[in-house]
Amino acid sequence: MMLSKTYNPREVEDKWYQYWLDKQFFKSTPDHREPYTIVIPPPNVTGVLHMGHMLNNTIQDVLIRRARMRGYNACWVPGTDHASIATEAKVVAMLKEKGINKKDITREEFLGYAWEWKEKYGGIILEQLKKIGASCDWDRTRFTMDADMSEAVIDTFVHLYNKGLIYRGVRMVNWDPQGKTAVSDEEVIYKEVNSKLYYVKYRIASEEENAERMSEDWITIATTRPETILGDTAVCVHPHDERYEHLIGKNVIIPFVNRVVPIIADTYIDKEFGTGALKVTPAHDINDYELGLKHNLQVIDTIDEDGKMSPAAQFYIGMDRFACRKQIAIDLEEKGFLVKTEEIKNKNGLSERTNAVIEPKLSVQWFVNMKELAKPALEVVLDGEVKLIPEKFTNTYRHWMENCKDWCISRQLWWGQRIPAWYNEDGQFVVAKTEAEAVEKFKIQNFKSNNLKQDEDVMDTWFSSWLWPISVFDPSVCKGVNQPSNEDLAYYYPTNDLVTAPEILFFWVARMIMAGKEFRGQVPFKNVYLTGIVRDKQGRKMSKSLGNSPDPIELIEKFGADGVRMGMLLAAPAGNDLPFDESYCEQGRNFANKIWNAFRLVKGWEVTENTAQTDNALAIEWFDARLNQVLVQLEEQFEQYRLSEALMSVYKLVWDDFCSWYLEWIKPPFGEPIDAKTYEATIGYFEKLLKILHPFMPFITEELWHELRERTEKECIIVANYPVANEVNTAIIADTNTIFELIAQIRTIRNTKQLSPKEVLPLAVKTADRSIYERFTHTITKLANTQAIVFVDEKVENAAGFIIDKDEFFVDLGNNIDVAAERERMLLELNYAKGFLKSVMAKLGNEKFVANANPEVVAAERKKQADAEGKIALLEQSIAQLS
RNA sequence: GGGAGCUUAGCUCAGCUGGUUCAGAGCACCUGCCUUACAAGCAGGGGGUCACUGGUUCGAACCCAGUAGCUCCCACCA
Repeated sequence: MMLSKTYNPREVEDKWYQYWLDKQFFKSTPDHREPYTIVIPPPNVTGVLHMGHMLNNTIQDVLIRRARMRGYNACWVPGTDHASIATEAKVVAMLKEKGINKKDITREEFLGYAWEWKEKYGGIILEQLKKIGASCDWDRTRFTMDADMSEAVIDTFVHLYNKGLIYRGVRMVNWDPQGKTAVSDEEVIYKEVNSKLYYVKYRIASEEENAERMSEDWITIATTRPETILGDTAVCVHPHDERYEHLIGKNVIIPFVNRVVPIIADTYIDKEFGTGALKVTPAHDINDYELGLKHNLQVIDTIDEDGKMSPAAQFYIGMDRFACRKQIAIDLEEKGFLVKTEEIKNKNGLSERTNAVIEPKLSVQWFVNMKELAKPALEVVLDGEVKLIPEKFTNTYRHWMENCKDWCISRQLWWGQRIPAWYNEDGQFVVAKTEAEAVEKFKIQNFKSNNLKQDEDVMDTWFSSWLWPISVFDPSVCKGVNQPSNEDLAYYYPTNDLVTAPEILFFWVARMIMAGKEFRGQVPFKNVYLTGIVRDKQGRKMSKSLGNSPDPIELIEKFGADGVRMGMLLAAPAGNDLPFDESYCEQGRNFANKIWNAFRLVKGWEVTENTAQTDNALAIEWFDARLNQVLVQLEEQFEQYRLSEALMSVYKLVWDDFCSWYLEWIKPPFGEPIDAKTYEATIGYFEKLLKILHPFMPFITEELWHELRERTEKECIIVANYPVANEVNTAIIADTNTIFELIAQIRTIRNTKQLSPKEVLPLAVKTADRSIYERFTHTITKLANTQAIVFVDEKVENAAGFIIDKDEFFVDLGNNIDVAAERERMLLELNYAKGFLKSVMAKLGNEKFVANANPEVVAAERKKQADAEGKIALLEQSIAQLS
């Protein structure tokens, strides 16, 4: 049969993925086995696959495939997130292209368009996941706005509200006066701009303050927003500012409006900035708002939702805030209040959508009280019930959980679960799952219940995705604690591992833990593997706007899914950022090719029962030991989630140990058959290697698995048993290492003397114990291409030589030896050995070392001394004889 | 401003309890090879003041303190 010289991924990937699907290998239903469960971090429903997904889902697939092979009932639940902000923005943009403005259509119409959009684009990312080999149970695919998933969110809201953990409150939001909507913090872009800093003086009110008897004292504040002066309700200074200490507690008079407001003190103030005195406008600045809360200040909202001055401002009513800024500066100057202006640089928050300057604005929002929910969620991480990997994130997690503010869950959007609160005409409200229930509740409270209106806002997307690990199995249990659950939830929950990006540790991970404890009384997962962020070569985050993100699907076409998977994993230790470069995928592709060619070699052999095994038996014994050694190592590496290290271990085992050593060792001369025993063993090893490779490179391994032997329909590697480590034969490994070193030394001589690999070299050995060389004699002559070994009692004159342990080796090259160079080399080696001995003696000569160090360490040093002395003696002899 | 972390070879990173796995791996690089599985390959090789300065110790890449540079998260500059 003719096999291509290179591995061709395209021919095998789709074929096997479809095969796995057809045979339902990804499917999981509860049974007697122990479950191993992962829920996918649901990607944005309208999203397309990017490198972050690629990394994330490759890791999940490695874990799930390994678990499946190890006999667990592996269940990976896929799905998508409705992502209210992002999706709504996309739908709005799509409508705009059609010439439709969101403001001109009803909520129902808009949602119609949104669902249409979702149906059209919602499946893309999941289809892409199949291309990378993700072995999800697709029958379990979930969407956070599936009817029952949404119902769970509503139930959750009602439950928490009834428990007193959800409340309505005033909060400062980022108001976009152009879009006339609140935007999230993530949608505000801070941009440095040149601004003017206005120094304005306020008159200090006299003691028995009245307008007639004006004091002549002033305090000067500095502001970039003089138009908000009309809403000032205090002036604030630092409590230890000598310039102002005497003024604390007095009052000042706000220009124009002549409002009398207090001078308060707070350490929030930066004494160095401006004059060290701050005007406080609680309605239009987030910090001022906090100050207002702390010091009980009046809140005067002077700017309306269009960004124009409101009636409460008293002056400039209806004027745009920026026009007002210019005008008030002129007027302040005219009236003598303006001291000076300065040019400064500061940051402006701009709306990502409209580019309008964000106006901090107070509004009524819904909140979740985090105190009670955070406490158990912190405890389970601190006591290790939930493990964060890498561990360093525990500190960050703790800091956040101890200081977390209440969670604002209302969003001024339409795409999402609508807040189940109903209002009557008087502004009274109840929270209820349905309108009918709301009517009942109004009646109980004796409120008017006609003409009820539901709250216009929807809930934060995280308020649905925090239920994900529960609701994908049983959405009906989110009404409260200890609800009876279905079989799935009982079996799969808590899940095992969660794989996600550290950026959403707080947004999502922490909240899932809270929800898990609140609604199930149990954590949602045992381990959280936090991946790094995929960056480009220059260390920049990959982003659409930069255009620096390669398309994973294109990469797969170029390097094969296995190659890209391997490329992602190679350089991605947990929690470390991954500066991505295509060359990693190239390395992955090359590796796939290497495996392919090893297969071609083995497959091409003719097998015979009539040939003796010679020292192939040694090769088998050795490789078996190495394999066991690596299996033990893999166990540890997976235990610690060191996936890139695990992959590297397998990589080296396959490339170096199996291909470079083992196969070369047993490879029959061209045209000759291989003995059946060795062949069988080799196929067995190949199978084991494919198995441990399979979680990383699912496609090529499945392909070769079937090429290696005849299999029945369901005998696939995806469900084969993962190899178990046996006891490691360390003796054979040690002996073989000596032989390998010997071979390498001969190859080095060959290389430095520029001799062809085809030239057969003589080899003489001076040793006290011939047994090992006799045992490996075939191995040596074959792999180093030497004549039969000659044992000598005397040094071979004028031969190239080297020393391993106490044994001396000679390669007689006839005239082809440069005595001077040889001497030079030996002198160098001698020098090194002497230096080494010196450092060892320094240690041993140190009484404190001998007295304090562990006995084993001292013994080890003594052995070093003996070895070094032996080597020095040998070298000196050799040098003396080289003349 | 608050918090967390990083700095080891050209690049990406290991180095776990201070001492033979102590200075490592992969890639890149250099030299020689189209050797009958693979040039996407084979064989060999070079390369590091472990950021800097002190301290603890018989002994420090590792522990402690300080300095410099970098990254991330949160809060944001009136």
